[in-house]
Amino acid sequence: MIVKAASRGRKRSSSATHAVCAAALLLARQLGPNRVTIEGIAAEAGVAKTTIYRRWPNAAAVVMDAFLAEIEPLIAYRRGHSVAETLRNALTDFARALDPGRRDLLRHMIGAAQSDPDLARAFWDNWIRPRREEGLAAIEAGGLSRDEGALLLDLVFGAFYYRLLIPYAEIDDPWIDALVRKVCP
Amino acid sequence: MIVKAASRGRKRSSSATHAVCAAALLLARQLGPNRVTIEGIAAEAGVAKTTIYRRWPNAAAVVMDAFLAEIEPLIAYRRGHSVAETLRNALTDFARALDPGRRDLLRHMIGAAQSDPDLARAFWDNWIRPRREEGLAAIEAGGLSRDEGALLLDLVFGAFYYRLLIPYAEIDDPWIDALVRKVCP
Amino acid sequence: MIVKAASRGRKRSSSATHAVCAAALLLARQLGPNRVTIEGIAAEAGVAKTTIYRRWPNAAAVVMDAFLAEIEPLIAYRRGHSVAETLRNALTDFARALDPGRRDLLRHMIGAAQSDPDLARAFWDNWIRPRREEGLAAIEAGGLSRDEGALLLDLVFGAFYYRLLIPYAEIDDPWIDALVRKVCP
Amino acid sequence: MIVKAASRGRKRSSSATHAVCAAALLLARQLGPNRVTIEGIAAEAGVAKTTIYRRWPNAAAVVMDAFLAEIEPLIAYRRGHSVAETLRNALTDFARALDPGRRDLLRHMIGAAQSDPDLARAFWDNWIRPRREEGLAAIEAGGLSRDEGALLLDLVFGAFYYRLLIPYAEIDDPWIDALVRKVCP
DNA sequence: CATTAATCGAGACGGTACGTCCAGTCTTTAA
DNA sequence: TTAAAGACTGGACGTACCGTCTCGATTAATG
Repeated sequence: MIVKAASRGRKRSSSATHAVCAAALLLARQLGPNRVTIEGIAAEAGVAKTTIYRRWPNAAAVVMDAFLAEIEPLIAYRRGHSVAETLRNALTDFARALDPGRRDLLRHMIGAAQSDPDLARAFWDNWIRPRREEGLAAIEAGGLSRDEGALLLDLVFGAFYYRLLIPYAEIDDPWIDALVRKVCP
Repeated sequence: MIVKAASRGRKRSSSATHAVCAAALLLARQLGPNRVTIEGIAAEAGVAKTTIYRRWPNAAAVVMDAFLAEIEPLIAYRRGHSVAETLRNALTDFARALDPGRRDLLRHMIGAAQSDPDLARAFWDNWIRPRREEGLAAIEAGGLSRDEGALLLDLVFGAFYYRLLIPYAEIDDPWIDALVRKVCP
Repeated sequence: MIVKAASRGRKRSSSATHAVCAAALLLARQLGPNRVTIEGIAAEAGVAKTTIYRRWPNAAAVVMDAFLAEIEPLIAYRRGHSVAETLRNALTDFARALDPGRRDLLRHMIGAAQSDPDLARAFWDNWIRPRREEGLAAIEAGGLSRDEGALLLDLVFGAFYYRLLIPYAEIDDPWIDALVRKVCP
Repeated sequence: MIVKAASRGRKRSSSATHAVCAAALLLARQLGPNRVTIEGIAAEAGVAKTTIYRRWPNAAAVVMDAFLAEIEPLIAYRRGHSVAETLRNALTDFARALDPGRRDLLRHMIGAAQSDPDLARAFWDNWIRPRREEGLAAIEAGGLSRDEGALLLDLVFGAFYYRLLIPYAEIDDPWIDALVRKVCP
């Protein structure tokens, strides 16, 4: 998370924090993620701008936090009988979790991270890395080496994000299946 | 390209167009691509804002045009004796063309395209698609089907862009080699 | 005046200027002069903030300009048969021109000038000095020396402003009469 | 003074009070009196904002208190052999007590009082009135009526403050001398 | 001697306004 | 018509302070 911390003095209002995150998500869906502004969030959440700036550095960080909090619980690795099955599960579960709104949000988060190192770091630490670690563990449990696993993940998740960001075609089950079969002979 | 056209009356000053592109690239390198503004370009290029708006819809489009004009000639497919060699050539040439400045620029263009459909279209039409077509042709010449080729490109270029955007690790020759060997047995 | 000037490009809208001054005076009367803000003026005048900032450096300068434009025509020296009569005329005319609203405005302008040199200069150049020059000329026409005239003006206008700023008592005709008789024997 | 009082419970820390006044004066000199803020004083004095608000209503009041406490002891009426001499003493002593820093402070206090009735009252009660009473007493002791004395004080102190606030010229001994001679024939 | 009321520091809170940047449009003069 | 110059409306920025409000910790007189 990006939220800053504090200790002495008056406690931070957690209701304000929640209101801000909720407002950020709402606006991201309503207006598109790149039209979310601090002033808009503040108005929607019934909170002062300063209260937001005290916790997050900019609007994209708020949206990132809200997005991560929302999506994190939705995805968990379902290990299969084989490495191929585990990969297939991960990809299809991921694809299903991404309704169009979340898909836009995710595309935008990655986009914003390209010009904001803090955001990039947050994204990597809170989204990519933990899922990658889980994936590597699952693959190692299937009997492959860690390097081999990294290569597999690069290939299939690379292709997945590629289609996510440069949308020349759909992400569907047959395509996922072909991907997995190609790299797990 | 994104540049709009015109015909009657005074001819458009092509020196102005070039000055604008040069200024856009300069500012993109100096300030980072996302801090390039129309006003900044206008001032740097010694040109009026209206002159820019007459040609491009927004600052990102200028940078995109300038970037594509700069990078396009740098990359051409070198076909090899086999599909694997062709892929390897394409990836290593690409990696070499991306000095850190251009790499940032490219990352940022992709990022910006995530929240600007026009930009996304321009990027797809002028950068991704032609290169993809070239790649497919090369693979078909190597005896594989078009669908098979599409899958190969998704996998290796997916992985490539994945590492480009989410930079947990370097893009180097051994890694490229491992990628290609994995998908071209 | 404090308004800045320009020449090439689009002409400055004089209707905007007038609307801003009118709004400034209105708000100064409604809320008290020190609660006039740029944002308030902009809203009241139906004008963008930038349009105001392009012409004036801050809210006090707008109010100053508006105040001077309003009050300047109201006061003109009426020369009398004697120096004493001229002074008395000047003071009573001044007192009558200051309805409570304008009196507050004047007090506030002087107050604000104490912590803003530009404002002080504008006040001196556009209000105090021209009136002082007129007064000196009238007194010289009455046969006194310039130095003598300066001393007279210091004394009677000093007393006048003193009572204006530190309001322990009223400014009325008998008091003015006593002042003048004291210094013009 | 403006300081509020209290009785039961923990005693107010007088060291805090002093620290606040000292900080207020320091900042008034360093930044100019109108840029003194409660937050600035609190930080400079190492004191919580609430501690200041418990005693004073706003920043100007703190500065006023600090200023009065500093300047009050510096000026005491020196009665002369004549009314003229007494006036001359008062004016020259006053002029001498006003080094440039204090002069700015005094100008600013008067300025601030123009848009803050409480401040105006405090200024009048603690600075102007006591000194005026002393002056009237001295003049009465010289054999003049109270009304006559009031007129004299209006004239000479009026002129004095006039030059203080609208600084077109210096306040020096010859000018003071001329003033006094003009009104005390 | 415990209670209790006031004070202290720290700092979060809802607000207002600031002055700036930039967007995209419009107007003016010159070429 | 296009170009440059620059004014226009407007949205949002991030900051500075305001005055108020919790907090938990002291500090003293009172019961």
